Amino acid sequence: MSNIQDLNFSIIKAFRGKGYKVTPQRLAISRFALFSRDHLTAKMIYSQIKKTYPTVSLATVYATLHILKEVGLLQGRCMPTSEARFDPDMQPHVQLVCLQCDSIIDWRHPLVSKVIAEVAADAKFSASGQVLDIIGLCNRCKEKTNLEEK
Amino acid sequence: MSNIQDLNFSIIKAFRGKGYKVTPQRLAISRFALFSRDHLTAKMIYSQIKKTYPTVSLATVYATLHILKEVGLLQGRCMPTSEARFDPDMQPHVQLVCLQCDSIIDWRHPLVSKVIAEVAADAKFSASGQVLDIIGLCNRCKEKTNLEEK
DNA sequence: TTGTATGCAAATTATTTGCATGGGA
DNA sequence: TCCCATGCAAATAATTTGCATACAA
Repeated sequence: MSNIQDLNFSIIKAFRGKGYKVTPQRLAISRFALFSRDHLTAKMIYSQIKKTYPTVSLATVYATLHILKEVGLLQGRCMPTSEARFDPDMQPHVQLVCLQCDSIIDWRHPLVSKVIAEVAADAKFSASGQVLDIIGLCNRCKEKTNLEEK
Repeated sequence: MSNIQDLNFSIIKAFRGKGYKVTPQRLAISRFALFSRDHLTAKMIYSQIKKTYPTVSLATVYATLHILKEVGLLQGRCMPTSEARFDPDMQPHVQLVCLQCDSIIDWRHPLVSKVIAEVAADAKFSASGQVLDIIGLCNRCKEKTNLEEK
């Protein structure tokens, strides 16, 4: 998604296409969630949106995130600990979830799509999304732990 | 894990190996969680164990599940909706998560381990677990939906 | 105008924690 | 014996819901 104009347009189209009304709150939440390269939590989005819409409620943020998932603009993923994170990257990809610093690093591997397609076909499963998380310690935290042990 | 004797032995060995005491409650919870082929929730385990230990508490179930994860006998995974599920299958495998009936079907694919190993190596990530979920509609729910629409 | 979205607060649900007591090693 | 595990209840934290009002279509 290259610029804000295109982004607005896609959001409006997706919402209206499923019969959802477009409100300033919904647009702001969607824009922020989709434009970000990070894996945000509902609260992070909420605190950001509150700067421009001080009366916005967390319930509206959650509701909007649900719509974004339904119209296929966003993926939600639950974390081993702590709250759900939202990811605008809809392509199948690997996420490296660090247990120590809670960071998520996206990674691409050409075989991910292949594995998912084959398994879904074999199991006659109609896939609407996928999660490939590798859980452990990121490089930075690993090095930090090593240093502290010395 | 072929029989109850072996299972008991493995559990005791794993607990003591990390300095955890073995109590009847812990053994019962572990046996039930590990022997099951299903992906149970903490509550499911709790209701089962209460039949033999009516005073057992949910907190103990959670604590034991944490230990089982730590000693590497169990994987925990969070669900898109509802509570966490626990899986005694520690081999990398695909899970087909049905959004309608909440069932989880395990599936094996030879490339899963390869993808995970390669990505972890490339990203210098030290992996301790993985989740490969395909989210959507299982075959049964898909057919049911089709019938209802006619 | 008409129904849907909003904001607020309260409700719900999963999980964790504090603490006194009991029991494994 | 001594510390760790237990059960209970209360706390926490994330997310959802009910409802009156506001606003997009």
